[in-house]
Amino acid sequence: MPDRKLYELHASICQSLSHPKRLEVIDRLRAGAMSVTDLADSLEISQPNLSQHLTLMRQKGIVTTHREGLNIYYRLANPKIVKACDLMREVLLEHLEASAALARG
Amino acid sequence: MPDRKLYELHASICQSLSHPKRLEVIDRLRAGAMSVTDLADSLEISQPNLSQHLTLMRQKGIVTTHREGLNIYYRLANPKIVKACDLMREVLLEHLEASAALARG
DNA sequence: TTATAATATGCGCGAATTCTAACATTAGAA
DNA sequence: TTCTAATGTTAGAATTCGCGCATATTATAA
Repeated sequence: MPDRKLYELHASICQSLSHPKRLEVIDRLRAGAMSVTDLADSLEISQPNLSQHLTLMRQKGIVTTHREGLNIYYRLANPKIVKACDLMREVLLEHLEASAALARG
Repeated sequence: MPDRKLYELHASICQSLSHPKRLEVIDRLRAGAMSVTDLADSLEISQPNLSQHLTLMRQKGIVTTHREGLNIYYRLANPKIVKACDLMREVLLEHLEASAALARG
């Protein structure tokens, strides 16, 4: 696979994490699988909108699903996703702290 | 700071990594600082376009700059950025491998 | 079969992203 | 000061994204 294609795929992974509600989905799924309805209640967004986000995340390999009767449960596809998110959160907090320190003089 | 704002900032960090050329910038800067011209040559994109990407990355705290005469050198602001990128790359590769295994039956 | 709950999909529009091309700025040299 | 190299900025067009809304699908129950 050419590097160019890999960078594009890599970017599309990051893209699937670059929405507040999708990051919140990841946080909710840290503890384990959840149904769409429970996620929609927890995130306070409409079911169709959540479904759109989940479809995207499934296509990118961020989450996987399994059905139990009427419910479909989503879980994180790879524990490294949580680690990556945590690292980016740390980068954010350290940047905020550095900016605040600068502002304080 | 409210959670909602933190998720938005977190998403904007991810957003700044969700472009093939910006990911390539990060790879180029792993070894240390580089000037804009050298980066533009290495990435094969126009200097103004690269400058736009770099401006975005600087605003999000991904890179920092220092000037030496005519040149401005960019470096990674935080080593955790590389770690996060590496993890996401691993998630990608593992997803690709799993998909390929599925296709093989 | 009909009804209902859970989830997914298609469409249209406004907003955001990305690129190109022209122009502006900055710093050093002549 | 004038010139030039390095970098940054702006405007506009094309593309993509995100959401609301209506509708479709899927599985179970009656």
